[in-house]
Amino acid sequence: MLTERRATILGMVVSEYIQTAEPVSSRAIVDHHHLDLSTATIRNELARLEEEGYITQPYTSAGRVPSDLGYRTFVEVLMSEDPVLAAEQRTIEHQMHQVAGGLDEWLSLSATILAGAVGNVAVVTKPRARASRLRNAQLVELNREAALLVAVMDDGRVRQRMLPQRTPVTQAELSDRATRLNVRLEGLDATAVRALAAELPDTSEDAATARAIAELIDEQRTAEETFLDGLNAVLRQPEFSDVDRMLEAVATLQAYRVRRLLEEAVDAQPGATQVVIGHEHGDDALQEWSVVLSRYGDDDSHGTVAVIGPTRMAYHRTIPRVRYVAGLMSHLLHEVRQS
Amino acid sequence: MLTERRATILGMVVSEYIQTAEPVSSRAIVDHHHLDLSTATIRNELARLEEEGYITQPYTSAGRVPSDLGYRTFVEVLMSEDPVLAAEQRTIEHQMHQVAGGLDEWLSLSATILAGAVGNVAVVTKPRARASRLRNAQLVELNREAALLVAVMDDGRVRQRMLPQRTPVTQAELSDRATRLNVRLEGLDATAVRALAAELPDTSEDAATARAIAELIDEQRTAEETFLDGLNAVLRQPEFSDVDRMLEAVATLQAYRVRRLLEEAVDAQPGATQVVIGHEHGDDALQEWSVVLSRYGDDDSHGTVAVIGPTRMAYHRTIPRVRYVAGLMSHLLHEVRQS
DNA sequence: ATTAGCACTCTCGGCCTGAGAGTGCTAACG
DNA sequence: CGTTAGCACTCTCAGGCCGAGAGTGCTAAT
Repeated sequence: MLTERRATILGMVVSEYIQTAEPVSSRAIVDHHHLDLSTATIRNELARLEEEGYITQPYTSAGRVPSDLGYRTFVEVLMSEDPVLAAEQRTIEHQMHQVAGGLDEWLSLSATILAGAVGNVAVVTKPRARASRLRNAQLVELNREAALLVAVMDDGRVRQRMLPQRTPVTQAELSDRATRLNVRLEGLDATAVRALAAELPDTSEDAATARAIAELIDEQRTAEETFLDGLNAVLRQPEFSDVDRMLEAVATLQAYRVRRLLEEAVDAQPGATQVVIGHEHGDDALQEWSVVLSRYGDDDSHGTVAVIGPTRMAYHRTIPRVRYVAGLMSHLLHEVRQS
Repeated sequence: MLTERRATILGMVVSEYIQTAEPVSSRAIVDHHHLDLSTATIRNELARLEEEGYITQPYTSAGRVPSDLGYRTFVEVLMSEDPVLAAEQRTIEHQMHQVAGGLDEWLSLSATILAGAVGNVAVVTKPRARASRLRNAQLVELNREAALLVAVMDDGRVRQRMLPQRTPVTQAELSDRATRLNVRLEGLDATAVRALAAELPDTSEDAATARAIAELIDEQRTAEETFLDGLNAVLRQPEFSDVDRMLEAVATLQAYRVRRLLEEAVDAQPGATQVVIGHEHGDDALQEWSVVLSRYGDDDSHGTVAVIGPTRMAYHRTIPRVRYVAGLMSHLLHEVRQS
C-alpha cells in the first residue's frame, strides 16, 4: 500500500532523477528537501517502494531509479504541471508566426518549436481529412497538350496534378470549364464528384476533369506525412552517452517506426493528452522511451503532435507544452478552414 | 615529384584505407598486392609520399593515412570507377518506380535509394527554377476575412498563402480580381510584378494581392527543400565510434548547414559530377567530410543530388552512383515537365 | 517508529604494464 | 644506386590492479 509519506518520497525520487539522471540516494532526498527524518528512515521507505515496484536499483547499493510504474504514478497523481506561462506562450506564438508559407512549412516549424521547448524529439503529423470536400478547382494551361489541375480542399489543402488534353485548348477555355465545374462540384466529396462525373457525357473533357478531381480529393500523401525535429537535443541526454545506445536511438527514431506508433496510439479522445511510458507500448525498440501525444484539429481533419524522449522525461513540462501546441494548432487549422 | 611507382603505392594506400579505416602499413601493402619488394623499400617510398604531402601518420610509427591531397590525387588520376552494372541499375530503377506519388515523395525516395547504394548520407534538393515567372494566380474564398492565394509558376510549381481581406468579399469578387491580375501579370517575374504593383493605388486590394504574388514567386521554401537519408548508415562508420564525434556528425548534417553547402558548390557545369574533399570547402565543420554532388534537370529548373560522408569514402563507388541517379532524375523530371 | 553506527558491496577513474604494431635508420649487398 | 635485412625505438591499446567513494542493509538502541 502506498502511504502518503511513501508517495511523497516517490515524488521526490522521480523529480530528482528526472533532473539529474543519477540514481537518487537517501542522503540526497533528506538534504534537498530539508526533511526532519534520518537517511535510515528514508532507506526503509525506499526499500518498501522497491518491493512494491515503484523504483529499482541499477546495482546493489546504488541509489534508486524510478520504474515505469513509478513514472506512471508520478504522472497520474504526484506531479503538478509546470504551466506554460504568458511569456513562454508569447515566445511560442511569435515563432509560429515567423513563417508565412504553406501548411508544410508551418507543421515543420511547429515541430522545431516544440522540440526546442521540451528538449526532446517532437513529431507532428500532417492533418488528414476524414473525407475532404472540394472547395475550388482551377485549370491552368501548361502547353497545348496539357493543363495543370489545382484543387483546393475545404481543409485548406492544395493538391495538383497534370491533366493531358486530347485536343489543344486555350487558357480561356480552361477557365470556362473550371467555372462550370466549380458551380456543380463545390462542397462535394470524392464519391459525390464521381457520381456527378458519371452523369456527364463519358468522353467529354468535363467528365475527365471531374474524375481527376475526385482522385485528387481521395489522394493521401504517404511520404512527408510527418515532421520531426530535436534529434540533436535528445542525443545529448546522458542516457545516450555510449555509442551503441546512441546508434540505437537514431535508428529507433527513424520516422517509419515512429509513424506507426502515432497511428496506433490515437484511440484517445481528441483534446486529451496521452502519455505512454516505456513498456506500456508494445514495440520492443521503445521500451526505454516515453511518448506524450495529443491530437489537434477536429472531427473533420486531425493530426497528431507528439514528443518522444527517454522515460526519464520532464513530464510536468512536456505534457502542458504538448497540450498547448496542439491547442494552438487546432486553432490555427480552424482559422484556415474558416467554418 | 610523383614517380609512377609512388603513384601506384599511393593508390594502394588510399584503397586499403578506404576499405579498412586502419592506418596502412608497409607490410600490408606488400602482402595484399604480392609485390616483389621488401617492406623497407615501401617504407622509403612512403616517407617520400609523406614529405610530398600525400599521406600522414596519425602518430609516430603508425601506418599511413591519406591526406586530402592524397584523396584528391586518387580521385583525379589513380582511381578507376566502379561502374553501375546493369543489375544494379535495374534494382535502382525498380525502387524508383515503387512510388506513384508527387514530386516530394519521389525526391524523398531517391535520397533513400542513393543513401542505400553508397552507405552514406544522401541529400536531394527540390528542383528550383532559375527565376520563376507567374503563369496563373487564383483566389479562393476561405471565409469573410481571408482568401487563399494560389499561384502556379511557369515551371509547374504551385505555391499558396493566406491573404487577409480588409473588407468582406465574395468568391465572385475574388475571381474577378484574379482575372484582372492574370491579364497583367502572366509571364512576369517577381521584380516585374512588384513594379506593376507600385503603379496601382497603394491601398487597393489589387495592389496588396500583387505584392503577395511577388512574394510567392520569390519564395524559397526553406523547410522541405531538401530530402536527406542515410544518417544511420554513416554513423556506423568507424570514424564516429566515439560519442563526441557522433554528436558532432549529427549536428553537422543538420540540413541548414548542408543546404548552404549545396548552394555554394553549384558553380560546376551541369551534368558534371563534382567532388569536394575535406579542407577544400570553407566551412570549418566540414573539414573531415567529403561531398560528391551533381546537378540534375536542365537550364530552366534544376536541383542537386549529393552524397556526404567522411573523407574516407568509397569515391570509386560513390561518384558513378551519384552521376547515375542524377541522370535518372533529369530524365524523369524531363518526362514530368514533358516539353 | 526512528535512528546511529557499521560492515559490506559495487562502481569508477587512475595508474601501470606488457604485448604488439610499425617505423626510421644504418649498414651491407648486387 | 636502388634494395634490403636487421634492429632499436616509439607509441598505442587492452587488461589488470587498486583505492576512494558512494550508498545500502542490518542491527541494536532510543
